[in-house]
Amino acid sequence: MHATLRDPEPPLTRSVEDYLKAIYHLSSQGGFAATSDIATLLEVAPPSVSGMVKRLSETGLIEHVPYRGVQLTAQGRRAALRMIRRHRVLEVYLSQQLGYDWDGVHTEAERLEHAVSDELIERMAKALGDPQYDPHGAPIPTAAGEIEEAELVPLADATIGAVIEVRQVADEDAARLRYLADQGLTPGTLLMVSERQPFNGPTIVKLRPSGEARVVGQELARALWCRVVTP
Amino acid sequence: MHATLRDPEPPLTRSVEDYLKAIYHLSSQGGFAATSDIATLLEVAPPSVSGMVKRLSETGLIEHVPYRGVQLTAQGRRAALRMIRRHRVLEVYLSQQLGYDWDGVHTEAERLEHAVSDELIERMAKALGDPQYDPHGAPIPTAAGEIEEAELVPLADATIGAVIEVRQVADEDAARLRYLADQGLTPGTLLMVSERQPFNGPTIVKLRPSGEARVVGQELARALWCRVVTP
DNA sequence: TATCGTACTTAGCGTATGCTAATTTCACAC
DNA sequence: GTGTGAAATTAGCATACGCTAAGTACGATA
Repeated sequence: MHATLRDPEPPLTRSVEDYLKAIYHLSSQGGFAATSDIATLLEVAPPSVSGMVKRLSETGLIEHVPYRGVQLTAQGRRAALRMIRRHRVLEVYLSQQLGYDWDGVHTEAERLEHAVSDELIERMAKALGDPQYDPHGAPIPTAAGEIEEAELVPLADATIGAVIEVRQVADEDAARLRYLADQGLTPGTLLMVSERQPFNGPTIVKLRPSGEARVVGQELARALWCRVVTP
Repeated sequence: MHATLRDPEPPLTRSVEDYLKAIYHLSSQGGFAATSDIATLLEVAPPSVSGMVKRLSETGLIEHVPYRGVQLTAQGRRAALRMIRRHRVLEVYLSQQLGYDWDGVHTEAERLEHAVSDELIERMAKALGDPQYDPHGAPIPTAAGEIEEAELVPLADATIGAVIEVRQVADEDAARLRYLADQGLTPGTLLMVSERQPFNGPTIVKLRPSGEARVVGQELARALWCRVVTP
């Protein structure tokens, strides 16, 4: 019997929760999250990250390979997914029940996710009919900690001629989200990739079914993750 | 021009907010809140209170008379009322919109009140039609910081023969709140005070209009604040 | 292979908040 | 007026988490 099974795990602090979420996001693709990337994401100095990394690996929430980076342990991943579920359920709730804009939910959810009880999250989820996706199209982990892993490509990499569905917007900047909403580029939208300018130029897409054209600059096209419908 | 008018007041910490609320409650009747009472209410050791009291009076949120106690300054009172508004709006929201019991809202609101934005509170209040009282009957301060000051007496002190209205339940213990709800002794209920046993014995009341009798022990009768309708 | 710059870590420090143990003050009883 | 006990405060310490400045390691490039 391991100690971890017996110990009544102390509640995580707000900071710890933020670090775990950041590490989850940074290591979801590749293997390791780099100290400096964590520092950038959380807007703290790199030495602060080194300090927290030491504490987190002592508590068994992450695995640290010095000078390489960190990865979540199973326990850390569970905790991170719990935070992500909270965040995304809150986002859906705020936008559907309290009239928040698509672009305004993030900041509010960011602070609430540390304070709500599991019970409240489940009540909100139930009131919403157990939503699968947040307002930006990101999948919501289940209460049991499972998350849909979709095969998505940034619009910037989609092949010309393909029909794709906007699935997820990897951006927290409210102004950009508002712009995308204005352009009609929200999760669920079907597009045909019509052309791409050279030298990292914009991608031109046609909305389905209206056929209206949209020119999407490289930066935004990197943040727009899509599911390929017809290659 | 005072510094306080220029300084972009730093956000208060969670602890500070809790102290201010505690001091507000303890000094609402008499003048000063005693160190030991604050310590008991917040479940911290008395020296911790002394330390915080020093910081709070340095920031101008409270007035400290050594060995006497503390009082809120105008600024501190504003901050406390803001927290109380948050707490009570949250309680109403949780009970009306998310199915929380009369007795279960307190704990959840206690943690959320530190995390929500003013905007969210106002959206919730609006969605509820700007409620005046929380589920325990306590008045909700306005966004501007005004609060209804009612003339209330504990049921234990009400005169025999008087007709009174249960107005507010000063108790955070869920089991007792549940019991009171079972007995039908919730805010708004009209009662006739029918008799009181000697030696701090129970008060016997008759519910209006049904006329059913209820025997209320001294402890509960101290927590049941009432408005006198007919003396 | 040597070096050099970037990234990372360590050292040392500050603040907020809690604690226990020791000391001081006050108010009331005699 | 004096003593005494409860209440309050001060002293000294611990932890979490942030910072800057200084040192170390690794990998790319000459």
